[in-house]
Amino acid sequence: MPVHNADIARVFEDIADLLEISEANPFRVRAYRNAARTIGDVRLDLAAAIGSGKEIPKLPGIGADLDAKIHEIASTGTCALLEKLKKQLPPAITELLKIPGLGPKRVKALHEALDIDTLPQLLEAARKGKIRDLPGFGAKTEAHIVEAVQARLGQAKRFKLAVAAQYAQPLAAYLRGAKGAREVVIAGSYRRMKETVGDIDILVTAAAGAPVMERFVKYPEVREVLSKGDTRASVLLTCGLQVDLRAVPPESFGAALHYFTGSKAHNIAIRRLAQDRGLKLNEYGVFKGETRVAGETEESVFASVDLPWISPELREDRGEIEAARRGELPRLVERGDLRGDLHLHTKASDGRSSLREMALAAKARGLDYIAVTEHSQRETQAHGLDSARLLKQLGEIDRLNAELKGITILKGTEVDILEDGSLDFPDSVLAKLDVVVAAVHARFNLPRAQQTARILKALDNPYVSILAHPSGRLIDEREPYEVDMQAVIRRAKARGIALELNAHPDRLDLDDIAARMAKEEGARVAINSDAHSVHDFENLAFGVGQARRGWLEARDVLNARPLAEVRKLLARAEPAAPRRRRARE
DNA sequence: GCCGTTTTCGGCCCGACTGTTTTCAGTCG
Repeated sequence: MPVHNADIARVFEDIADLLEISEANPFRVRAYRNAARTIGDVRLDLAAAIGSGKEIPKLPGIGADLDAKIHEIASTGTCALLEKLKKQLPPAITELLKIPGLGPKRVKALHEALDIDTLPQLLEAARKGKIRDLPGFGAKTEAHIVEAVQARLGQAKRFKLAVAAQYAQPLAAYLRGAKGAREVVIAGSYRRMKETVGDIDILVTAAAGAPVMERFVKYPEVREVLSKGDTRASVLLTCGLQVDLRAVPPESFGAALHYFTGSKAHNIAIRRLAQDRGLKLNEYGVFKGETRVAGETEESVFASVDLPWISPELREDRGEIEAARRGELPRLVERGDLRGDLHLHTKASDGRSSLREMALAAKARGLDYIAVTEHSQRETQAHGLDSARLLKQLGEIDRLNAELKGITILKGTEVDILEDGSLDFPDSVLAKLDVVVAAVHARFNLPRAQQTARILKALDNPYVSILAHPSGRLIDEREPYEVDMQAVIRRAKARGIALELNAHPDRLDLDDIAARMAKEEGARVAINSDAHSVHDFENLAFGVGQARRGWLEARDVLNARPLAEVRKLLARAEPAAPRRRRARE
């Protein structure tokens, strides 16, 4: 079984959880958590690198001990420390930490006093009233535990960004009507354009917070008020989404916005910089002693630690602070940079709008060109086109191009990559097209080596121009298939093929990490809507958000280029590289 | 467990709210 970075990260998370319950040095616990996060973010496949005898680069927060443990996990899948901890504490106990209100101290107390190690045991004890009498617990805590465990066993999950937006925006508009409210901003992971959000953080500036909190908890969609003070309140909406509201005075706006935008890791890193300069940074401002020296704007907060303003999408402590210090922040791609859209469908396959409607909608949204890329014949459930229907569509495109002004329709297909890596249309058909988007739509469960070989073979087809949704994942629904993404990206780069960043909120594939890998490998990315109706062009904004999280600039994005240039790049398909005999030279 | 132009030892981000307390620990973000 290959060990992925996520597996190593999970071992470290488990160690951190178990150490925490054992009341180990909290800074040691933090070291494991930081390492887990770093490894989860790193783009190099650590186990693969170690397996091939390569040195792994120095990673921040990982010293000699953790480096040795990474090697141990890479070769064995686990590590002796974790196994030792599991003998001292039942591993399932870490589940209890996920119950809101339960931290390491209480979990330890429950384990020692009542022998509770699992969520069902916890629920049973709480229902029987056994918990209220423990020191530090009470009847209210017990009731909360019952609810929280039931919620967790039932659903409790993160919300896709696009879904969260549908609830958050009307709520923010409602709060703008609160007495004394000035700025109302949705901050948190929403502002960082994370693909899913666990909750919504809203920041309000007001001279007095109380009236805003009053209005907040009266919002018609509030199912439950979780907490409420004068400056802070949390509610659960009927849809299950938690919303945290904070109110600060107007002069604290920038500091609070920075604070509540996060990420936590970014904030900690920035605060440390402030500390180095003898400053204290909190949500109310930047302070030298008792004196506020900055905080009205985010720019002033960054300036106080000698940095330029950093875009929210970059604030993950993944190197943005170092890049800012060196003056090497990327000029992130913006929605307005997109000149075209190279993947969309019409009624001819499984779309809901006509080609004419799609073309006019794209034009109305500021695009100069689109590629119509219907499904190929294999996709029968999507009414995929066979060669005859595809060729017939080409005539319709010619007629529309002659008629419509200000928008150009390129001829394309979203052709299936079959199990053996061949394509669902013969080259003779593909040769007639401007854009060939190749996609895996079936056999997601092939072994990693086979899946990788399948996709690499498809990339060697001289007509392929874009690899669609390269990981195949559907957020919260389907895991990505097993594939060597770095090998795929490198082959795409070598062949002049763009990797799609599919902007559909359910996909956002490439994800941020893979998008950044593509950039670093020098491969081009196409931010495509995969629109199935005229409304789906709006999804491009989510794709751009993910691209920005991946540090992409306009120059990295194929469809940020003018049509003439894109045509040149698409035509310049190079012959497949001769297959190398050996892995190493 | 990590880290270092003040340090190889002694630090490690900071504040609000809740519940169980009777002044604060625990948890959360």
